[in-house]
Amino acid sequence: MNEWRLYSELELDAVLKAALASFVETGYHGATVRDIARRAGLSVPGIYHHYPTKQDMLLGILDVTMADLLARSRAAKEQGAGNPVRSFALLVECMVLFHCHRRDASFVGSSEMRSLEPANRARIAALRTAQQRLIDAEVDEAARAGLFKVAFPHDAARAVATMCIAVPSWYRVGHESTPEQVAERYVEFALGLMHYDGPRPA
Amino acid sequence: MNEWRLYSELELDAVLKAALASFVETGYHGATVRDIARRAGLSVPGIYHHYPTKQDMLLGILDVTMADLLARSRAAKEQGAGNPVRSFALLVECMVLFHCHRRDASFVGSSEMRSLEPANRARIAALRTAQQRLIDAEVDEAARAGLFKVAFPHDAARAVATMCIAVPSWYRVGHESTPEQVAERYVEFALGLMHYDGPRPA
DNA sequence: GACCAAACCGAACGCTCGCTCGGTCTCGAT
DNA sequence: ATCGAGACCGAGCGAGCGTTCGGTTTGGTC
Repeated sequence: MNEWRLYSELELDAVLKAALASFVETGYHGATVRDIARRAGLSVPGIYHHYPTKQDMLLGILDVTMADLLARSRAAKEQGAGNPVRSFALLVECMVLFHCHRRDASFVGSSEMRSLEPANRARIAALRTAQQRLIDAEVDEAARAGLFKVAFPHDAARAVATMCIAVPSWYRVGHESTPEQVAERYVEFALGLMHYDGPRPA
Repeated sequence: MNEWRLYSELELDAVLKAALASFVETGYHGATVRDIARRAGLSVPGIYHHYPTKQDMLLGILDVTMADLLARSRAAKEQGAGNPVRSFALLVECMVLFHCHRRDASFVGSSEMRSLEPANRARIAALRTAQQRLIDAEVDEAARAGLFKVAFPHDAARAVATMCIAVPSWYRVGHESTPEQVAERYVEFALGLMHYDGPRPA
């Protein structure tokens, strides 16, 4: 199953699409409801008919985004079929593809966590932790099996994750490389970082 | 010379120190001049006696921070004495130490670039580019010499830089590991990522 | 003791913010 | 033909924003 590799446009309604564009450009605090309304082709009250507060727009974007990432990551991991090196490689590929194809949403997800009210932040942070644990589990297993020879596998897993999360900070649509090329290179980087010197998993 | 490894508190005046704390907590747009004044123990006009606008406070912080990082990086690179692998390792160590010890300033530097007005952003971006070129030069040389076997050295160099820049997003003072421990691990990660399998440079 | 620049402040200006009030319009169900 | 719910808007509220005005205080110089 390759469904986790396939990307069509993110399913956001017109309001959240406008809010996302505004958040990317000026950040949550810098974005104004008037600007969001203008981008959505609505009046300000028109926006409030769909979402009760600006905070709920950010929350809505992050909810959809994190659910999408987590679902794809679980599918990618499954495909590794118990081979931890292969599962790890697929997870890295999945994360990079996601952060390229869902660039704007991913960017907001990493830069605007602090703009969430505490209760909302806790909910989204839990999803992010679950995502990190998917990676940690495969790294731990590969390290225990002696396949990943890096001295601090847990720190290395975090380093790999942050490297993937940072992709939206430099990748733009129309970049010289395709998301698939970037993903393949990052898998190579990640396996090297883990000091894995076996064959490249299929 | 080890001066680039030694850290005392960042030389910011009381106003910039307060502004930095406020920017870290709520971001540039979320920070208010009244909050900065309160943290600095001044009135609002007292703040404006020292800096003409809020924008100039952000600019002042980033100027000092980037100058500090660049100076330390050049010193670290020098110490490699023409050995590109060693220079690269020292540069990674330098970046990680900096991003741990100057956590708040580094964090603002990477998250608030977009809050700078275009002219200011261009100036700071030039410093950041110079920093990246220091790393690129060593990676290129090590790759040409066949020491770094990674297929895309330029992309790998960027991946290493982003991994270091992301350190402030998870490192807190009082973390279980010291900055020196984190730096050493990251050097190991970075050399692995480059597919370097020679001896660890001194 | 007179003077001055630097350091600072209380009050408030003009503006924009997130958000709301009191409606109108559209359209499918009855 | 009527109704009602959902979708939407012009106007504007109170609050808080960055910034400024017109001062006073402080500390060093002659």
